[in-house]
Amino acid sequence: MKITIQDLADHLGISKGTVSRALRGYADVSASTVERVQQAAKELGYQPSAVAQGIKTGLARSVGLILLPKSRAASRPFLMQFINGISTSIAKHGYTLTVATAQSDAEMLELHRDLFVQRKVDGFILPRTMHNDPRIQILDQLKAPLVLYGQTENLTQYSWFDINQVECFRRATTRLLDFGHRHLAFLGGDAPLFYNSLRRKGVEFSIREFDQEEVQLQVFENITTVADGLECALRLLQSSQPPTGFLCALDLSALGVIRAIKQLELIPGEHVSVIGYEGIPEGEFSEPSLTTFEVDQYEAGFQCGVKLMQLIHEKGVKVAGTLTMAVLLERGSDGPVRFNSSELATFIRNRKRLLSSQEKLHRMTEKSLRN
Amino acid sequence: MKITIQDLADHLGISKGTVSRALRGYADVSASTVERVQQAAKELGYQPSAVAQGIKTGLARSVGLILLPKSRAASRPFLMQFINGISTSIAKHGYTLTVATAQSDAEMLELHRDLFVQRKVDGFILPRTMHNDPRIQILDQLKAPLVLYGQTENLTQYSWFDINQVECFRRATTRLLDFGHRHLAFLGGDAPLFYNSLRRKGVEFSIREFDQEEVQLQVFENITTVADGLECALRLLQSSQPPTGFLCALDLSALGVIRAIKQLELIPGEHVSVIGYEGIPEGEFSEPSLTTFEVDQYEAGFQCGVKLMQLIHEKGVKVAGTLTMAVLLERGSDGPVRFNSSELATFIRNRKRLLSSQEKLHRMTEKSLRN
DNA sequence: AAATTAACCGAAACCGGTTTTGGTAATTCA
DNA sequence: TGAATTACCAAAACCGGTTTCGGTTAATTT
Repeated sequence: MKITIQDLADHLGISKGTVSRALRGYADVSASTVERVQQAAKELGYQPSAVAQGIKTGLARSVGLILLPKSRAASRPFLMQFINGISTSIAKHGYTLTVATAQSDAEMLELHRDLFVQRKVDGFILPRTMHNDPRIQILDQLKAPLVLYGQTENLTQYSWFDINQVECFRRATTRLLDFGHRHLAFLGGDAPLFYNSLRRKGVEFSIREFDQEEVQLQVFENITTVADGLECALRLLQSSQPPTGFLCALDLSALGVIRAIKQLELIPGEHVSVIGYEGIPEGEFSEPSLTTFEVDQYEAGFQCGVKLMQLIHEKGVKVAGTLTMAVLLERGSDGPVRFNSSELATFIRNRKRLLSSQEKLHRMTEKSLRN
Repeated sequence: MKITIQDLADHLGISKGTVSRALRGYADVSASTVERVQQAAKELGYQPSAVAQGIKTGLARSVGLILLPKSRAASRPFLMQFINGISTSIAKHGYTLTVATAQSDAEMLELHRDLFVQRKVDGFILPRTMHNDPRIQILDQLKAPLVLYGQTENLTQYSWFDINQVECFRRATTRLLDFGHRHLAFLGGDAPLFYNSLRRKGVEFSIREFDQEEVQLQVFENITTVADGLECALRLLQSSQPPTGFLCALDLSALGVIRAIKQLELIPGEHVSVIGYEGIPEGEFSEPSLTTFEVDQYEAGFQCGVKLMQLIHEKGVKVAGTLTMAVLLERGSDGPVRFNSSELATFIRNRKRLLSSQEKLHRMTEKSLRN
């Protein structure tokens, strides 16, 4: 059923070696023979088996991407476009993407090793880089080509791609400071991941540039979901010194903060400002829409793919990192400060008291309308 | 660097054939030799090259999943768990998942063919089945094993897995009818996909069972995003005969409907009921939370993987379909009818008129509070 | 015209495994 | 004790390609 190179050679009456050389573009095959072979290959629908090719070349023509679906809330939004970018760029080299999911950290490390030792992949893309990432240690031992999406320690030895998140959060923070906010909260994401330190560092940079004395910053970590952001913000806003500006490491938590603000009958972007990061689609539909940094995940995947192809194919190529910027989407969730922290606290307390009476009024209007 | 079977054989002083037979569990190898080989393999970290194995067995030990990221809004939510399910079930057979993305329909078909003739995959899982799915035609010609996630025409020839979506939407519709709703709208999803007909059929079944005369049903298609649902519902609700119950083929559009209801200052679940389908995480955080059918995408992927493994390994295995149910999550976005369609129309008109005066009141209260 | 050189292609080796074949030594049976 | 098994393993063939080697023929060069 499946046609092999021998079938094709027999059909043409030439040796399989010549067929192979013709298709691989060797110089010592006549133009006419090349023509005939290509023609026949097309007619018979012959395509060389990647498996058989791989045994001689030592390449599987596939790259690995291993995910931990456990942390699905945090990893879900960016994945599809990222995968698309990778597979598009590596497709140019005849490569495909092997995606595997591990149920635990230990299994994830094993999977990396096994996939490479079994020659199912020629290299890896490592998203969501961690501090002292254990994946890197394992792959280094095996001399497996790898590209990081994100940064980590001892970066000069590796190829990597990342957004300049320090700069993004420096800008976001300076933006809020320029708006007059003096009580800020940074809601960090997954603590073990390297991005978290970078984003926090950006916030701290900005505050140091400004005037440390004047500014109050509260820092939190592991705020990764809408629910986390909602809960954290509710608590902070009802404290005696509520922040008037929230810097969120993740859009998801920023959406939670917006929800908390609205739950307290405050207006996001007026009474309290929120800035997120990532640019997930939900942020556009939020009310108000979320001010955030939009990351081009497709491009990120694409560039990671390009770097990995270089690493695999161009012998002795120098490793290199690339840092790009995300685009600030100035939308509705932030703006000039209206109350300072103390004023805001008072306002929230009074608002609360008023809620019940307002509700009564509301019901009455409704009733009168119906009749 | 990478250790081969020959290295292992040399190290043990035996032939590579024996090593292979020992590791593959042949009977004609002494127990002690098997022991020694396994021991040495573990010590040296030997694992056979999947590529080299594949050439003899004819199997790549990988299955293909090809995606169209173009339609990302619709395909994004379910994917990660689905992929996880597939890869977990096939991992038991030493299989991995090859994910590729196509930029167009034509490219998608090519990709299926190429991946199979190049022996990069041994079979496919086809999600998002279409009417007269062209992927199936191509793969049939190649006699490529395939499993459908979803249904289509001439289903008896294939292995497939699906949720009983007809039954889900029959139940959802009956639920709204029992709640007293008589003006319903069905917001369908992607028209070319088979699921759309099934979900619509479920709605129509239920209405026919009930009493066709009494019930008004409006049907729409290609409502696939939050924005689509928002827009469609806004239009419908402001018409002269607004539906009091919305049946949405997709949670995303249902979330848009909820947003529309709130934009008109109505209360979802009280003034207007909405039921979705899929069970995406956002539905839980919506206010009110979305009544929907929760689909276990992990399980779906897992079962598709199991079926594909059977097809590939058990020769002459019978193809078979499996139909399971999704779980109805009774949450806050639906409930007993409060107004019939005409009353609702009047209510919405009056509400609109009142908005401006209410807003003034609101501002005044706020002002007085601040002073 | 003889000697090189170039063009072209078949034959064979090779990649790293699996599987078959065949042979030797040890064991069992008559 | 000799014959027939059995247990075990080395050697070789094979899978479907790629790449090297070497030889034949045609085209150049001297």
